[in-house]
Amino acid sequence: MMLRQELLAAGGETTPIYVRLAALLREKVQQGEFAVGDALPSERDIAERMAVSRVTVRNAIDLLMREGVLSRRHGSGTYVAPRIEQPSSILAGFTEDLRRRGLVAGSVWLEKTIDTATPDEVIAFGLAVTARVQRFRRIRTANGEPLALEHAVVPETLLPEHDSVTDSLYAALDRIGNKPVTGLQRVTASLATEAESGHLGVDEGAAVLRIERRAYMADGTMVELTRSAYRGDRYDFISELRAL
Amino acid sequence: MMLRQELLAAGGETTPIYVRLAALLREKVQQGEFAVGDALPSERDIAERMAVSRVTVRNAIDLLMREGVLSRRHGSGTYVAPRIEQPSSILAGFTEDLRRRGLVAGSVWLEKTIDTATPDEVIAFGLAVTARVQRFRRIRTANGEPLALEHAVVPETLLPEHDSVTDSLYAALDRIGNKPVTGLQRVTASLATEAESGHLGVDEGAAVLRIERRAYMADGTMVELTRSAYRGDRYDFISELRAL
DNA sequence: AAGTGGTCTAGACCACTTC
DNA sequence: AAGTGGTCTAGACCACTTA
Repeated sequence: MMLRQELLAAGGETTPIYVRLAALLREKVQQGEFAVGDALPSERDIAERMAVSRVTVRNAIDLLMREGVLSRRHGSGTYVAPRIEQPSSILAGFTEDLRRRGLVAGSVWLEKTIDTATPDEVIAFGLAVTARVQRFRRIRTANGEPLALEHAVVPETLLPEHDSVTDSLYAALDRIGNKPVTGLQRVTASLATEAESGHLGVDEGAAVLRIERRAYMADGTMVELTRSAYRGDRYDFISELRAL
Repeated sequence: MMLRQELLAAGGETTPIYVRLAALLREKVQQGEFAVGDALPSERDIAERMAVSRVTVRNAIDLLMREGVLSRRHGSGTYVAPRIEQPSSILAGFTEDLRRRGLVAGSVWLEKTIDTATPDEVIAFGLAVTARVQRFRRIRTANGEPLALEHAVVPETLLPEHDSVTDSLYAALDRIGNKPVTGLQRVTASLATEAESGHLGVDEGAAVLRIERRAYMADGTMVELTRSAYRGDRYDFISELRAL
């Protein structure tokens, strides 16, 4: 069953219809109403039943395809995709990364301040030495369990109000039009320090995955420098490789 | 300049217009006709000049956004995205990876055999339970110093002679036309086991970066399953990220 | 206020799969 | 032959950026 009413209820008034429709379909897949390998109703069917245009249905399905939830076969139908590990070489904040893994992201704040930039931050961002930055330090949780220690830094000029960051930094950046579009990430392995082990709930000397990320806006401006330490026993980083 | 004629010439008759338009725009960006940071003509402009609908223009731009060539800013324009140097999200074997880092790769062989596939290898490759595989186990060195412990597995059907592998597995696969073109890589952090620590020259319990790679040929056949343990103090994995 | 991208509609025809 | 996704058109209004 799928009703127009469910669609309208699925989001705020300003949420685009295709996003709401995608949310509705995603939910039905997750709840098992459409099983893996099943065909969805045809695009024309969905369009008629939900009283939207076929283009809107396609936009919704496009979204879910990019998320890896659905797959289309020309002339045949649209199917629920087998759950394949999503390469995380897409640029996503912690919140979205975890949503893709089927987990709920949370935060325990340790610091949320405006601070003068450290020397290496000045260099990384290309700032004036007197420049100030927003500093966000928190324990990131997955389904309530500590997963990572995160320290994100954004120049004050690109994110003036830190109150806007409640849970997702990327959502806040998106709202003011400073969303990053590309990034570079360096992954290393090392051992948890004493302070880290306390926050992450692991022994001192446990394996952690250290990730340093630099994210850039469309015009090449660097927006974000984030250094994180992930629990080695609970997190992996999957990336897609291509031959030249 | 941009002409309808260029568009029609850009591909075979059956090639969709939006694909041809994307190819045309990609070319202009590569040739520097649109420089990095520049705004493209507006979607309406392009649509009118090329005598196509705006939806078609958007489809073309969507394609190029997914390739990382362009990026859009709502209310502002469509821009040429900053080019980010492609780091190690390219599929390369150990030898080439190190060459790119300015190091010389070497090997200390531990095992080079034809063996029956283990159960998880049977599943991973989709082989018959009686199938045999080439098994390559070695200590990989960088400028003579131990860097990683590597265990590569290739189905015998795809690499009949193991003598052909002297130093670079990828070079050997290339010679018989079974070169991988895409791969999936999973990176985790953990601690060195006793056996590993001996081979790598580190203490037991030192941090190691574990990398599991699955590489595929153009037709989707999986060629290689390699599990490696890299010294955490000497190796990092850098990847490029892109927004959807 | 003008121009841009973001969303949406109601149709149409084509290419492909399935029966 | 019927049904599916793939492409395309010509318009419309909204949200946002820029000046």
